[in-house]
Amino acid sequence: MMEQGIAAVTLSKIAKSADVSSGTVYTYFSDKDDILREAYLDRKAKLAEAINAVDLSGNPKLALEILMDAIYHYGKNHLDDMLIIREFNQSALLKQLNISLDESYSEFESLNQLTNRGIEEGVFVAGAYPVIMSYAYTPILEYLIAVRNNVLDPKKVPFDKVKEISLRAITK
Amino acid sequence: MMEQGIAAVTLSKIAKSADVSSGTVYTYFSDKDDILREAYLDRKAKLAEAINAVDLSGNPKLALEILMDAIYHYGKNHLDDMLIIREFNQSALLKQLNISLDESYSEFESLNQLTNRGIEEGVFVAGAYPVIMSYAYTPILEYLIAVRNNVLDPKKVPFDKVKEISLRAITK
Amino acid sequence: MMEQGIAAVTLSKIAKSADVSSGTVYTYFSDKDDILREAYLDRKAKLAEAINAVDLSGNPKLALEILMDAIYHYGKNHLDDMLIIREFNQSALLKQLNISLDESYSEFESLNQLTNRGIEEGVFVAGAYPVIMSYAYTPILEYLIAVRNNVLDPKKVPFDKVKEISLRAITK
Amino acid sequence: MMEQGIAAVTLSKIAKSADVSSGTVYTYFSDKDDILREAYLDRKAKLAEAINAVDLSGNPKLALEILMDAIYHYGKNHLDDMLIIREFNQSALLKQLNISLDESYSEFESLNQLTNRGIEEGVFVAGAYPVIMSYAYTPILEYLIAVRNNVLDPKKVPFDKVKEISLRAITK
DNA sequence: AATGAATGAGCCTTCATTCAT
DNA sequence: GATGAATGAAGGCTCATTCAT
Repeated sequence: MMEQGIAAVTLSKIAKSADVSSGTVYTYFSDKDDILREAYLDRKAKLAEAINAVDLSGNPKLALEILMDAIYHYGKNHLDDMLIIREFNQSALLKQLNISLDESYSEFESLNQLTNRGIEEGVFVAGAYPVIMSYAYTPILEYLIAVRNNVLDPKKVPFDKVKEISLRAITK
Repeated sequence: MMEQGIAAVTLSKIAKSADVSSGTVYTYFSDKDDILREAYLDRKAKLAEAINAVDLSGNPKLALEILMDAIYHYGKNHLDDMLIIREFNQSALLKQLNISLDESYSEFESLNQLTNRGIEEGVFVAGAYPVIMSYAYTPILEYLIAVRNNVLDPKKVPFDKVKEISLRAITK
Repeated sequence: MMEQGIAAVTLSKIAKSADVSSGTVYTYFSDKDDILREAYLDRKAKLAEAINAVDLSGNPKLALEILMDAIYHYGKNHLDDMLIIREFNQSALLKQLNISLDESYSEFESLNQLTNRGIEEGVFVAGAYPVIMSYAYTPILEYLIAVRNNVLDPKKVPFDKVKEISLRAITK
Repeated sequence: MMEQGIAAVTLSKIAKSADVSSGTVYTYFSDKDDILREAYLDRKAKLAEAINAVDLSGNPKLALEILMDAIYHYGKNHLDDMLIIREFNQSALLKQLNISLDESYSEFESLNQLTNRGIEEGVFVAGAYPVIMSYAYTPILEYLIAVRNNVLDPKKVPFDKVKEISLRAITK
């Protein structure tokens, strides 16, 4: 998936990389779509798990910082997963795989709740609620990609800088 | 492309939707890849044109606002184009179509320049330069999508709100 | 035809190399097969003309020598034509082009007649009549090819050597 | 191949005549070119085997006779193979199939060696060496074709006649 | 008479899926 | 359960041929 994109994924490649015959795959999955769906949901579940492990009960501002840290640390080890999740979310695959959009963004449930609470408590900027996530999640991804591609030196620009910008955006 | 994703694009579908035989397509394009490339570059050129038409010479903060407005207004009429551009940029297609990454992000050239100038003049936050775009462009896209999907009422949350948040993020 | 074989000949290539549109070709030829047929018959007619220009009325042995000379000299200037004629003769194209085998070997009519006369006069070896041509024609072709490919130095092995061998074969 | 020429060979025809689906062919061959290559090399290997089985160590003149006999007997049972080999050798296919010319004429290796030896021992006519094969191999093919087409009665003109002529040509 | 865009049959090839072993 | 040969629909592409201009 990472090297050539999701579209290049082939059942026989999957079987080969799993050291299994192509027929065997059908013992565990009903479909090629089923495999993709599971692959996607599995990655998303792991990301969600990492995100949801964080305790977000305290001060919203602080909680957001902790959450962004969690996402950042997860991405340092699983950037590919995050990129694949994004590719799925933005392609027409979810529709084809019969995955509802609700389900598709479920990993950000806690982020949503935190956002809601922050708005209620008057700490976060009100209004553009569904857009807020794009200030808190996407920049992390872009930061990680930039670092990986060597267009950003993490020593000169630590991740804290990103958090700072995002917080300034979201906080009242 | 919009309905079923770029991967589902088929030459015979193209031909049929153009009310033309499959062979005719090859009078105008050398390849299926050629069609995709042209479709992508054409959309990007139009987006770039809309973006570059804006005069960004004045105060960086004001210029950024004007630029975001331009992008927003373009997106209101051509959201599909922008989504397709995003899908291309994030899939493995660019590599396959022999489109350099430089070329691929060229539509944001003026945004980059503005960002640079803003940083130099001490108006924009320094440091996370490659990430800044994700604060100025992605939120617009997310706002437009949210409005289209009826999860955001533009009367209650006008686009100015998004600009305000982005500006707060980027401005010192 | 020479560079990539008869199979690679395409109507549009023909049209292009004739500086004419593909449609125009159909004003002069009814078919692609018609073009091939004409191309073949034309080359064969020219070869036949060169062969038949020779006076074969005298002593059969001497006449054969003169004939081989004529073929050799023709081949020095038109080896490609001879190779194409051979490719046609040995492929299934003649059948497809509705060219009878009789017609196909007509260029060797005078050679046949000479052979017959030589046998009657008791100068040529009797018997394997249809095979005799392969002793008088094929070696010339092979000689010309070998010289062209630089595997035979014509200064060391003049064409007379080939004639000598062929004559020894055919003459009693 | 025999009925309509190599150019008319189609993957679906191959599959149909093998009572197999088109996809199955690709389990055993990587390519259509691969099929043609294998078909050609296989036929050539068998012809070479038949030729190389002959003991050519004795008197060159006698050895040549034995060799021609071997080729003749092989051709009686496999004339089609020999014709296909010839069609390959003279078409542009070898280049396309990435078969070197060296490899392509390897079946005549023993004939070449015999020729060399015969020349060294002063038994065969020197000089036109690359052409000699056309006196020893081509006539056999032409004889077999003539017999098959009923333009030559093998009872009236036995193969020995051909050998006799060829030997007279090649022998000093 | 010339043009060349348009046509569509037919080619090679890939790949998800099935099923006898 | 596992295997992998077999299947065949579907895709991209070529090219001889037609026909409005």
